[in-house]
Amino acid sequence: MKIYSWNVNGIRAVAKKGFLDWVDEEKPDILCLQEIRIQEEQLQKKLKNIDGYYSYFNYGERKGYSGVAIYSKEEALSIEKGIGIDKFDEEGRVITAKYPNFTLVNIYFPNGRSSKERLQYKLDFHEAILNYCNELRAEGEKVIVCGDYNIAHKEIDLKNPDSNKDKSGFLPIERKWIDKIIEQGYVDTYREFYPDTEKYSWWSYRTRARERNAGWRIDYHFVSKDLMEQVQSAEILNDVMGSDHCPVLLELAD
DNA sequence: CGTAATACG
Repeated sequence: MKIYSWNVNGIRAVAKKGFLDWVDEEKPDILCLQEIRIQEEQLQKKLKNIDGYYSYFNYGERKGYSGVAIYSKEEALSIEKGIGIDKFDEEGRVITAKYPNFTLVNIYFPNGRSSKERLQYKLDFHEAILNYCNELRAEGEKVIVCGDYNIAHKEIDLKNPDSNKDKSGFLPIERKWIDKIIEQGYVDTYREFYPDTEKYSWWSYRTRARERNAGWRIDYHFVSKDLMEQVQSAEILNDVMGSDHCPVLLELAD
């Protein structure tokens, strides 16, 4: 089965640029979206009810901000919105779907660049998420934790590591958190299959970064290592619809 | 610069 993760940066924007045709062509079994930037009353029926899919949403409280979604061919056994901590849950960053063989956690991690307060919020979010995922594992769940992490792990994961060592997204403390989740038994599936490939999943719109390939790999499928025997491939897909993020793909044995 | 509502990424 194919599990996609994609920061769409506005579901209404991609809806205008062929999102539904793309879903029809790719036929994801599960599609996780981040930054849908919409609220329930704004969501068109054609986006809520895609043929052949169940859909689940966690909206941010601020209009036009954050929000995550899961589209799924198979109905989830259960859905949880947020992680039970108000200051994080109000931003609509996490949605969790249980399936018979695994639990899928779809996350839009905070961006830490706008202020030191938002950086601290991001760091606090990291700890809360690790606790949340570890609790799922303690309950016996195999977990997939996908989404826009807003962190490049190592120098290979961004074009300009030197000039970004003091920027949120590539700070030592953020990179160490990725080290920590790996130590605790989560696997960066793309890097597992491609240990030496320099490929990115995001390019800033601001500085025409795409033309220079000044990108970052910040979109991941991590899995608990007890799932690795079922992982068949992990990929970063090509540019679609001129978005700043590319979709990333995890393929599991059925 | 792009998205969606005036800020945020």
